[in-house]
Amino acid sequence: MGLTKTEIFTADQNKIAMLAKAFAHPARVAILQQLFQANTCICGDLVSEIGLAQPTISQHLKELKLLGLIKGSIEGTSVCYCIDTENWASMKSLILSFLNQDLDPTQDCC
Amino acid sequence: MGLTKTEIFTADQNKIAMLAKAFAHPARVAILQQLFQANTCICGDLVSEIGLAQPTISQHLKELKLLGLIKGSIEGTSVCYCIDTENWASMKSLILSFLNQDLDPTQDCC
DNA sequence: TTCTTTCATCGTAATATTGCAATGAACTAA
DNA sequence: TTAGTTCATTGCAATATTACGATGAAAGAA
Repeated sequence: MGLTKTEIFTADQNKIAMLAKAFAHPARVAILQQLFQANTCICGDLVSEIGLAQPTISQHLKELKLLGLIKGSIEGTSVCYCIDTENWASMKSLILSFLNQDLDPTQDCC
Repeated sequence: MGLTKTEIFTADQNKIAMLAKAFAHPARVAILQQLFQANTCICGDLVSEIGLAQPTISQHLKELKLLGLIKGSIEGTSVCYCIDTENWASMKSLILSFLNQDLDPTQDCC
């Protein structure tokens, strides 16, 4: 049906899944890498450095903004996007707690 | 169009995105958590502990297996699923290298 | 004012994902 | 053999995602 049954999962499980979607598409990975590395974070620069149309980049930026991972500020006619370092850090710690799970050592299966 | 333009991204960007999809759905997060914690990893147990139909769980297991993050072994009529610790570790290091990026300190924008 | 630049939004088309009933395959038990 | 158990696969319906052309809004330049 294409509709995720969020009701049956824990808040943590849903949050991990939501945040993971941020980098579950190469365009958003590329955008985030650019924002970390670039000397500039103007929307137009992202459009020209990544090979997607401007509305497509705008849409990905919107999703990242909705998740709180980036923020944008208007500079004249252009818009400057940046990593929201606080939210990035809390996202990172949630994902890390998931990735760093250890296997039960008493267990010996498969 | 619903079709991701993988050609225009780097191999790393595509790989990060692909692997992130593994935990970009709460059902797969729940499955992976179960496999880490449970004393058993029988498919049928996952079905009963997570509230989704058996074909749905089977489908998520298939995706995780395709990504190499889990492996399954047949035990009579049932199937035992486990974390593939080697692949999990290499996935983790790739995701970590992405999450641990540092902002250019000389940069002061937004 | 008018024109241009920059970006967001709208609308739309196409593909992807999610979920499950029905069915099938493989093994066990009787 | 027949029946039951367990799980994978098929087929389908519905929602989600991706991508972009066209358009609109806002600011600056002429």
